[in-house]
Formats: sequence, C-alpha cells, structure tokens
Amino acid sequence: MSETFFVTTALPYANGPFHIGHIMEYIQADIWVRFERLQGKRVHFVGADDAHGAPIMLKAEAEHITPEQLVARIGAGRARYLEGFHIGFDHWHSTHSPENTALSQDIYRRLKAAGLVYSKPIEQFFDPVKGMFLADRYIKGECPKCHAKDQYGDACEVCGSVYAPTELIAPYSALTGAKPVLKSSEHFFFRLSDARCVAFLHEWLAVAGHVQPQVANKAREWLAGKGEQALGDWDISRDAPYFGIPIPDAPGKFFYVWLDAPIGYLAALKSYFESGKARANGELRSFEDFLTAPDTRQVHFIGKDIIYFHTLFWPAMLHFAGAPYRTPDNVHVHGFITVSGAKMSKSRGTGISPLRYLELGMNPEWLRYYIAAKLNANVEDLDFNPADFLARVNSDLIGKYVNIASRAAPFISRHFGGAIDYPGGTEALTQRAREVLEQVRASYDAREFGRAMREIMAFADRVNQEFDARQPWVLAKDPAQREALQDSCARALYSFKTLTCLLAPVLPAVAERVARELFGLDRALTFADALEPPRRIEPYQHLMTRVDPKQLDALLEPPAEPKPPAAAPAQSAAEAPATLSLDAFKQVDLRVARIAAAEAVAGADKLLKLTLDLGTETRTVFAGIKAAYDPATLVGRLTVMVANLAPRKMKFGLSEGMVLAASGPQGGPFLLSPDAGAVPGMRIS
RNA sequence: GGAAAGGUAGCUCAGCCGGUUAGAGCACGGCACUCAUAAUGCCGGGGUCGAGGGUUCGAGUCCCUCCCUUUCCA
Repeated sequence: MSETFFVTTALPYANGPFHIGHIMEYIQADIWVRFERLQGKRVHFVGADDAHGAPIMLKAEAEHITPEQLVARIGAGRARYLEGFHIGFDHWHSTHSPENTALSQDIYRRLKAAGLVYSKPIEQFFDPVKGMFLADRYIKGECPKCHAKDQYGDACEVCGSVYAPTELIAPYSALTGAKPVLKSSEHFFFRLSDARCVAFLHEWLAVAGHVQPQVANKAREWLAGKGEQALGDWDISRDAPYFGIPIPDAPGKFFYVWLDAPIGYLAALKSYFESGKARANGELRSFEDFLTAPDTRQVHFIGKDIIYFHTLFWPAMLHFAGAPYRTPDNVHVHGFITVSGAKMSKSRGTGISPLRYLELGMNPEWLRYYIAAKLNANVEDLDFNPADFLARVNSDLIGKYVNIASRAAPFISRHFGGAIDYPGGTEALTQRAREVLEQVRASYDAREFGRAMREIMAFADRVNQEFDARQPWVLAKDPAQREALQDSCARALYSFKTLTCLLAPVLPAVAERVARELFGLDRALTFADALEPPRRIEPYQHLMTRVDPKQLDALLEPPAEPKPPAAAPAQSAAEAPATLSLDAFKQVDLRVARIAAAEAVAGADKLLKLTLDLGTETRTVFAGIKAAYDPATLVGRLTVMVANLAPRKMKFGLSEGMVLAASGPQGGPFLLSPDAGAVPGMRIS
C-alpha cells in the first residue's frame, strides 16, 4: 500500500438541508474514494457540519432556540441523504466541537508566534438596537450609483456595481431596521500579504497536481494583484455576540467562521481517530502520526465558489502552523450543477430536491451514474437535463449493461444448472478485460468520470454485439450446439462481471447485489475480480428498473406549499394503515437510546423530560408517559427512539425526537426495549 | 470595468502536441432478430465545428478582433 488518503468534501453550512449541489459534490468524491478502495488503497473519508457564524446565530434566534439546537437539528437530518445516495463517509462531525476549538486555537497561536497575526482598529456599521456589528449582507440601503432601493451592503443587484456599505444612501439594518452607526473595534488579521506567504503560495501552486491549471492561474492572479486588486490581509476576528470559537487571550473576540471551517476537516479527522473508527478501518497510527506520514495524501473536493479560501488561506495557514499540520496534496475543484440550463436557486426552490428524489422512490444509482457520465476533471458546470437523464440511464444502464446479464444468465441456469464453463478458453477474454480495466482505471484516477463511463459503455456495446452475432437463442434449440451456447453465454457473463467491477465505484449497491445474488460471493467485488472468470451463477434476478417519466415529472414539479413536518398519522390502531414501501420505512431513523436522565416537567400532567444518549450525541425528548412510569425507574434503561423526527418546539422546550411506546384499550403506554446486547446509537431496521 | 471557462449534428457531449472524406450516445427513418421487465444488432439522414480576419502545404485544433452564455473579482 503506497498511499493512504484523507479525503474531504466542503463542509456544508448548517443552516439548511442538503441541496443537489452538495449531493453532486459528495457523489463525485464518493466515486473517487470507492475507486481508490477498489484498487486496494486505504482511504479515510470525512465530513462535518460548518456550524458557526452570524447567519446561524440569527436564524436560531429567530426560531427561539440556541444555535446548538439549530445545528443539532440540521445535523440530525444529514444521515438520510448520505445513506440514501450511498455516500460512504467514514465519519461526520461538526466545527462546533472540542476538537475544532483546540485545533483552531492551536493553529492561531502558531501563526501568531510566526508573526503572521496582527491587530488594528477598524470602523464598521453597528446596529445600536441589536448591539452587534453588521456584516455587509445585513446592511441595506439605496445604491449610490443607480439609486435602486433596498440593496445589500456589498453590491447592487440592479446595476451590478460594487461598493462599501458606508457608501449606501440611507443605510439601515436588515435585522432591526435601525440606522446603523459607525463604531470602531479592534480586529485581528492574518498577514496573507507577507512576503513569506506569497512566496510559499507561488511555490505550492506551482506543484503539478496540487490544483488544476485553471485554478492555479486564478490563484496566481489574486497573488499578483496590484493597486485596488492588491492582495489584502485577512480579517479573522468577529466581535461578540458571535457563535464561534473564542480567540485565545482576547475576550469578546471570536474567530471568523471561515477560519475555523476548513480546520473542521482536521477536527473531523481527529474525532474519527479518537472515536476508534480509524482503528476499526485498519489505521493503527495516531492522528498526528498519520498526518505527518510521508505516504499520507490530503485531498479536498470543493466547488469553484470557494477557491480563494482553499488555495490561499488554507495552505498558508497550514504551512506556517507547521507540523503535524500538512498542506493539501490535492484540491479538486468542480463547477456548479444547473437544471435544464438554469442556475439553481435555493430561495426560489428551483432545482431538484434530493430528498424529494428519494421520497419518490427514484433509484439513487441513476443519479450517481448520470452525474458520473457528465463529470470531468475540469472546473465546468454540469447540467441536469431531464430528457437526457431519462435517455442516458435507461439506455446505458438498463438497455446495455443490465441487459447483458438478463439475456445471458437464463441460458446458463436453464441448460447448465448455473455452471459456467468456457469451451473457447478465457485467455483472450481476460486480456480484453485487462485492457479495458487499465483504460478505465486511468480515467477514474484522473477524475475523468465521463470518459470512464464512455469507455465502460463502449465495452458493453461490444459484448452485446458479440452476443448478437452468436445467436445463443438459436444455438439453444440444437443439442449439437451445446458447447457453443455455453461459450457464448459464459463470455457474456464474464464480461458482465468485468463491467460490474468497473461500475462499482458508481453503482455500489448494484455491484453488491451482483456479487452476492448472481455470482454467489460472500463479499463485495474489487477491481481484481474484473479479471476472474466466474464459474457459476445463481438464477438471475432483475437488477434495475427503467426511469419512469412520471417520476421525473413529479421531481420537477414546482415544490408544493411548504408542508408541515409530517405529522403522525392520526388514525387509531383499529384502522388498517396504508401499506408503505420499504424505502419509505427506511426513511424513519430508529435508534437504540439509553435514558440518561428523566424528570417530571413542572406544569405538565402527562410529560416526562427524557435525556437520551445516542452514543454519539444526546437528545432531549418530551414523552407523554408520566402516567405509566416513575422517572427514577427509567434512568439507565434502553429504549427505541425516532432520531430524525423534525424537532418540535413545546411550551417546555424543544423536543428532538420521540420514544416509541405501545398503547391501546388494554392500557399503556408501554415503552419498547431492545434485547440485551444492543448499545445506544444502533440503527433499527 | 477586469478576468476565467465555454460556444462542435435536434439533445448531451468527445475531439491529446494542427494532418487523410469531423466523431459517440440519445432522438429520428429503414431493416433484422426475438434470448432479454420493448431490450439488442445492422444500415441511413442530419453539422459552412459562434462570426470575421490571419499564420500554414494543411486549422474545429494556433494568433487577432467581435458576438453570445456562465462564473469569479476576497
């Protein structure tokens, strides 16, 4: 094993659920991670919520909850997306964590010791009502150029001009409507313009492979800026009140969220190591030893909107902080995803909702394949085109790929009892498979996924052509042609196995089913299996259905009215519940929980306040079980909770889930308990 | 305003360092086949490679100008 990868995706801001752009990035990274693993590399793939900053603080305030509660609620909803699209992060963490606090403060101290941090007073707009400094986006006013009303403090959406908030005519606070006043405050700066930084960054950017050439050009342009465009130092502090990490020895000062956000990559990795998961994945070194090892590769997948942070600040911070921190080995930048050519808009609800996609029962591997088929290594936007999606998935995946097994396997089962033999030998087939494998491997390695998919489908075309030419359905009618029949079907199935291995990074679930259900293996396939002729098969079971245009239509319909959190069906036990699909059921995240604390709620007749331990986190849940249970007897016992229920604000506080209990005319409620052996956090399915 | 990326068949895209009549998939038309959850195979129509200049024996591929799209400018 020559290299071990530490792979991240950009940390999503924890003020809302994932959108299709996040999912695209995760799919890209996940495909690459699976590819590396399939060829035997070890990979640690981590993500985290980006939890800090003013927007989260203000949103939480508006909902009358703490930022921690907001972040916990958003975080609780992540798993269903990640599992739903087969995105296999090894660990998911948060920037609002002890690890991130420690790492951020440590890096800051080192940068300060290196003489790269200084402070100076700056004047900013201050909201006298709210008692806080206002970021540009929270100041509105009249554009100084075109006099459009209600423009933001940084740029005018009408005429496109850029200005400072102090240039606005009749500025007002977007939070309170108050007239902001100018106020001075001491801010801390990272000396990005320092000659050492600039020299280092030029050097770092010059190394081939660190970033794509276009990205390096852009970064160099920033570095070389003159006059108005000159490279500035970076304001890394914010004044209280601010939801963030305190700056050491500076009361009332916090790190700007963009300082601690990328450090969250390391915090997630550290938490992954300390949780024991790294060890479970075969990584025996410590966090520090791993980071400093020469065979480690630190790889970040990001979108083109955050190039500035990841190609200037981030490598400079890491470099000047020194060991054990290492500078990124690769920053892979991708473009945006558009829908039918239109830019995605979160606010107007255009674009496609990943959750809706799953709820409609659409196959996640369709989307993984489609995205793979359109991705390359460049910083180019990718268009989701519904008609194209339909055609591509149906013809490539079902018509070409799956069809090979579907048409060849029945002959082997029917005429040979599932035994595969190769009267014509396997050498030529293996040689051909090896050539395709090498070609496709190179494409995956270069993150040219679209090219990889074209190569794979070209191979599938050849297999179908060959099968057609041999006409096994004719051979099957003539007992004298038994060997020829065996051979033609065996060839097709061998190639199908090769194809499945090649597609495994993109279609992990199908590959898993093919391995177990068709080839009867007790493990998943790897790239090495692409060159191993199968010797028998189990009866073929259909692997994938076609995209239903109706589903696509439903996906693209404008979103309905924002629906309230799915209420529990208000039906009695006597009513026959409607049947639901397995997929729908799987969306309920049931977990084993330990009741860490239980207390009566003052002022409530039926409620108990439960503190539930989920292993990795604790939740507060209000449960209507006071009549049946004494709080003291509950503490320590295990029960079952719905972990992804939308949090509900109650008179007594926020309830972050529900516990399950049975009840009926005969009595109740009766709490559910798992059998001995279950531990908090286990998923129930 | 400055900069970057892109503009190739109806759609989505491939065309590396310039080199024979510009390619693929899908869609469309015809034929064949019937093993395959209507899948597959063969044949075919369809492009002044954004526009205009230039370099060259030869340019989609290099240079210049312009137009359009998207994005970035902390």
